[in-house]
Amino acid sequence: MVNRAQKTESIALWMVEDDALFRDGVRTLINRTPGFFCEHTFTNCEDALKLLETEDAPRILLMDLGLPGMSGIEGMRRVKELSPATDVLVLTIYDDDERVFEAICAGASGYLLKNSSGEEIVSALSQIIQGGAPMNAQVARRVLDLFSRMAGPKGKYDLTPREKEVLGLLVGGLSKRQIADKLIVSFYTIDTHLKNIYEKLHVHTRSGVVAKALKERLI
Amino acid sequence: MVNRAQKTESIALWMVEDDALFRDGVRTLINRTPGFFCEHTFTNCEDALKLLETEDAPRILLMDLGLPGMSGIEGMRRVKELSPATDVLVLTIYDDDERVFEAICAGASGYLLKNSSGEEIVSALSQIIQGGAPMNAQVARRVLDLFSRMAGPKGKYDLTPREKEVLGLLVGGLSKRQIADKLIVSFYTIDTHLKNIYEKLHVHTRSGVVAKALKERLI
DNA sequence: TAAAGAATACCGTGAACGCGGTATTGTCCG
DNA sequence: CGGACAATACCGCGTTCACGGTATTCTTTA
Repeated sequence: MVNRAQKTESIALWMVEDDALFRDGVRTLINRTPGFFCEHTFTNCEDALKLLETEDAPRILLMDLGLPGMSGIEGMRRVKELSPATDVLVLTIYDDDERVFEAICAGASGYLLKNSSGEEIVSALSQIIQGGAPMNAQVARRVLDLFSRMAGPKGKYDLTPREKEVLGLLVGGLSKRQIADKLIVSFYTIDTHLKNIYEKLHVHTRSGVVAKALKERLI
Repeated sequence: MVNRAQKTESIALWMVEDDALFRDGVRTLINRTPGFFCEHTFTNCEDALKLLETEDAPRILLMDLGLPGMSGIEGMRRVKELSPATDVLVLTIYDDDERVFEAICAGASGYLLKNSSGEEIVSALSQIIQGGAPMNAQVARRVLDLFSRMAGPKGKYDLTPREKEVLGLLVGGLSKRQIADKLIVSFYTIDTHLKNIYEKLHVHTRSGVVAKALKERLI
């Protein structure tokens, strides 16, 4: 059990983890660490969410991903909805692109693998409190790769400044007429610009332009 | 100087860094570390790129960002073009969104701040060799935030499965006729679906739909 | 100075779109 | 059982688009 002094001065953690062995190991580790205490543990997200309705949210939530019932990702999403200030530290065996991506999008503040040492886990908690995002280096590499792939190849099509301007308005949803009015030029001028843009981007429709511009961040 | 044994067995690093004090400090640190040696140092990207034309690329490149002449980001881009296998470790004082974002998109394999300890730098080199991406925890948090912001708010418009299907084809650039043919339904059916999609997304044009779908990742 | 590129402007035609209607069928849920 | 919703289908009208031309003016660059 946890004494009163710890409760008032220490940082509260909750943990969702279905593996009893791992759960108890981490709880013991945390409760031996000054400044932190493990307030509740759960074997599934549903129970944690239920308690969140009546109790104050913890500062940090340790979250497994492979869980019975609601997935850790979905659980994280709901927790962050109810308590955006809670930092969720993912602690899992999975490090595939899909899971890492989803976890980050769901608002994870860190991502450790279960092969992490006790030291690493404790250090991760401090880093989270300091506004950092502790990540397994392999996971971090995945994140960077995903990121740069997502940011894409930023195609180079040698659009002129004016063409980029027109492109921007096009993506904004304006018609040729509206673009012409906004730039105070003739309708026909915009028509010509569009023809040139289409040719440069190798597309034949407005939607094609918009898709390409957004996918390749041309604007 | 570096002896032959080190040269053949150790991992070669190059460094671009205009601050002489910091440069020499890190070089000494690396050359004292078994398994690594600092083969060349440069005060600007141009010199490094020139040498890259005639010499083998290093396994790791330590790159400053605030440099005279070509920026570290641009330099990194060019290095990665010439030698994609080279891992670039950014070592800088800047940790703003813009710079972090650009560095990742340019293909950085790690991002440390200059207040890192010697230990951290050396450990980062090992992590890079092991396929990890060493990152300052603050920077990592920035990356996660950027990432999840970029992934966006994933708007909820209650599109039906069929509507999502049509939306996908629409974004792919197909006309109503083509979508109808592909889904083996009447042109009019697609016309109706489109009307409903327009209403749900509050847009009035194909381009508007494409823009919204891509920006909010509806597909 | 000549060539190249950027920005501007005009026209006509056939195709595609946006949107106002209306209507039938099937399924799921209260 | 009956309403809600999804998916299907049809029609017409006015607007907008895509694209084929051609052409002038002004920089920039070779």
